[in-house]
Amino acid sequence: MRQGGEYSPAMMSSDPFLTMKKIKKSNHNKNNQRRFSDEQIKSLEMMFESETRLEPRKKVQLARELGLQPRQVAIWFQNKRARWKSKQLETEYNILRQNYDNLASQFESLKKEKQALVSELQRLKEAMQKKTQDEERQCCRDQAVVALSSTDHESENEENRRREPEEVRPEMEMKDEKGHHGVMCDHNHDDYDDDDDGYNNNIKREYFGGFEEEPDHLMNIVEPADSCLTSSDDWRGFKSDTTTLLDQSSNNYPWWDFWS
DNA sequence: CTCTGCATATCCCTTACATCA
DNA sequence: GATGATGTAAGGGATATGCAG
Repeated sequence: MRQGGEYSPAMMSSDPFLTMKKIKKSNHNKNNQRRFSDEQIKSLEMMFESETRLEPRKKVQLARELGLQPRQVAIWFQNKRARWKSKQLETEYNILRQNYDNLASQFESLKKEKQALVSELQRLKEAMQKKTQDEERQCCRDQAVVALSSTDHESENEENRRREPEEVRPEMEMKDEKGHHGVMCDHNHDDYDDDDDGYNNNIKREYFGGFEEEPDHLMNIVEPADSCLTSSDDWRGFKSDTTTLLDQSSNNYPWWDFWS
């Protein structure tokens, strides 16, 4: 059974090697029909779908049915396996590439989020510092006023105090905008806290006015978070391994661009 | 049982050619 | 019509496996 005049009878010698030599010498096919016919391809494809390797007996049988040499069928299967493998590799590559793209996108989002948090943290630190300085300055002014008053009008003040005992001295009591009370100042005495951070708790209270409890838990979070996020040393676990690598890659030579 | 040479199959890379844009 | 890219049948070397001697 011969299909579409693929090879002349003279080429279909019993010696496959002689046949191949003749085919090659004669430009594969004098009718310029080097390829197998559609029907031959269809049969070969169908067989390949059921088994990618042919048993010798099936190979001979299929070759007889298609009017081909068993060697031609074997070579077709061999080439088909190579094409199939190449296609598989391409598919797997596309899947991996997609996964990589997704991860890279997630990484970029997290990087931006981290940057925003670091900026916010910096802003809060600066605000807190400014507030502390303002309050210290106000305290000094209040102390000066109190000292002057006590020197020049001590007796008068004593009299006033006797006269208006319920009146609150405005310079010694502060009320914040939320109505929280707090006695400010005086580094020489009671308001200066003794805990290890040397930080004035009233200032903390004032700053975190809305909190009922000591906001130490916040400070504990803020400080390490700050150092962790801003110090390249502490951040190195991630930064040196991943960020740096990727940053370097993106700045100098994006290795993934190799594939594109 | 082990070794050796041969035949065969398969993989992998390459070549030659047809086809198409 | 020339040309480069691509697909495909086949060549050929390297290697694995099975078998007889």
